[in-house]
Amino acid sequence: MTLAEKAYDSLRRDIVTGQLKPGAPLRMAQLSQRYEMGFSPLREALNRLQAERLVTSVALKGFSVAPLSMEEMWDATNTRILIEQRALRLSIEQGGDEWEAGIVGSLHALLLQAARGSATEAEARALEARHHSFHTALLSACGSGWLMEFFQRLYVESERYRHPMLAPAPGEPARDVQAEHEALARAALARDADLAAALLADHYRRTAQRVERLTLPAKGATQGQTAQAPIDLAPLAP
Amino acid sequence: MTLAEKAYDSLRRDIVTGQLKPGAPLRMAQLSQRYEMGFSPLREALNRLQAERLVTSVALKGFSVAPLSMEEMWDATNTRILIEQRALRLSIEQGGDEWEAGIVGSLHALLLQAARGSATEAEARALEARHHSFHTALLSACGSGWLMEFFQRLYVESERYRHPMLAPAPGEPARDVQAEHEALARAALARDADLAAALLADHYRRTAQRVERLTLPAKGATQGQTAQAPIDLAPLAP
DNA sequence: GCAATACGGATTTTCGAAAATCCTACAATT
DNA sequence: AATTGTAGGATTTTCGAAAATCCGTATTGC
Repeated sequence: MTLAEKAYDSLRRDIVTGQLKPGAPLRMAQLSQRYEMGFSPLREALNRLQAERLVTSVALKGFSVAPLSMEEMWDATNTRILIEQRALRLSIEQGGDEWEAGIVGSLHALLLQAARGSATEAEARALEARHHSFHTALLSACGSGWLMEFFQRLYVESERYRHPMLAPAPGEPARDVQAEHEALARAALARDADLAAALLADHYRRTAQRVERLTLPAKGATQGQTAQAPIDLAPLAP
Repeated sequence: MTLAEKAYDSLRRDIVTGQLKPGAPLRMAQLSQRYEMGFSPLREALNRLQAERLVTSVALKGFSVAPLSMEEMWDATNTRILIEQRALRLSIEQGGDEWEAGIVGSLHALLLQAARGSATEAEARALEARHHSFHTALLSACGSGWLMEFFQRLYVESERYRHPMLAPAPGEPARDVQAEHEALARAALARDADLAAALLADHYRRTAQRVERLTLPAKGATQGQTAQAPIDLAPLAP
């Protein structure tokens, strides 16, 4: 693995998990120190991330973490539903044994990890990985590279919004996310496309609403501050 | 404009127009000579293009132009229809005077340029630019940054397939593309969402079918050759 | 004869410094 | 007092060479 790839992975993770906050400027000198490498691999990674809209850049003024906003979150959510409903219907039409096995297997792994909890950092990461695998498995038989690419793009985007929200919320009603995953898998395996599509949309809208409720109260929250200080929740833009 | 941006624009144009052929390896030394700049700005541009799937890269083996294929073209076409139908319906719902004016204006400009022909290189480029403007104007009131981004991605992809096909084909029935554009604009301005969506899908399917007919005969066509030689039509992968 | 290995050239990747550009603060002029 | 001009420092961008890696060829060993 080249340094540029390491830089890409590290930056991507730190942006998605919010360790680099939305709007924060990314100075080459700081990044070079933080990730212990020269400018070249960093610039390459930043350019890739810019093309994926995870960072923004202005001509001779450098890079910064792409900002977040409620409007953007709803846009991403709605677009996600459009893309994934289509991919799900195609998968339900075309999926074979391998597809079904992938769903059953990844759901099982997801439920195991969920039961195990997500207290530690490592556990949270494992849960996130299995969540991603499950949703990928659901759509994997759609046969469309473009749908899958857009799905991945929007999945990462949603991760940015979901991450601050991992800890159980104070005044929030508990939500059994894994039950939703199970119902979704069941509908898909039963080849009930309409039901599965509806459950999928519900699943995402519910998540978005939760993010909205947990974010708006903490309104005066951060944006555009230095990349120095790590780990602070709910850094949403106005 | 920085050198890296120049590199990005040049490479993008040369890939889209087929001057750099699908599958062709992109050697740093050659590119450095061709575009008269050092490695750094080129690598940055290549990394951005890689994130946009216009070039591919393997870890220590460098970059190459992303290949084309019939399957991929149909995938892009179908995904395009999904994205753009949604964006078009949203625009028809929400578009105001400004939106209508944009459509009328860009259609007029497109028709003017089309009447003028596309014999020379410059004319062909102008026509392409106005074509792009028209389709962008149609969707511009959708209010979704994500839909617009995916639209742009797929537009560029389709350009790669359309470009070899600019010259009037030998055994092909003539096609009045501009009439299709006019009908599409009319339906949009009349706020007839169903008709407009149907016309849009037809428009793209027709184009795809034409590409398919013009490409398959020339089957044994090129792939994976050097980036040296420029300008050769129909470089489609099997 | 065949496989494994070592060599040499070609290529990519990375570094560190030089060049270009931008932003801020301060001074000078109207 | 307000505006324009200008130096200084900080930052990005670019270059050119060094380091690391890969690929094809030839050579060695069995």
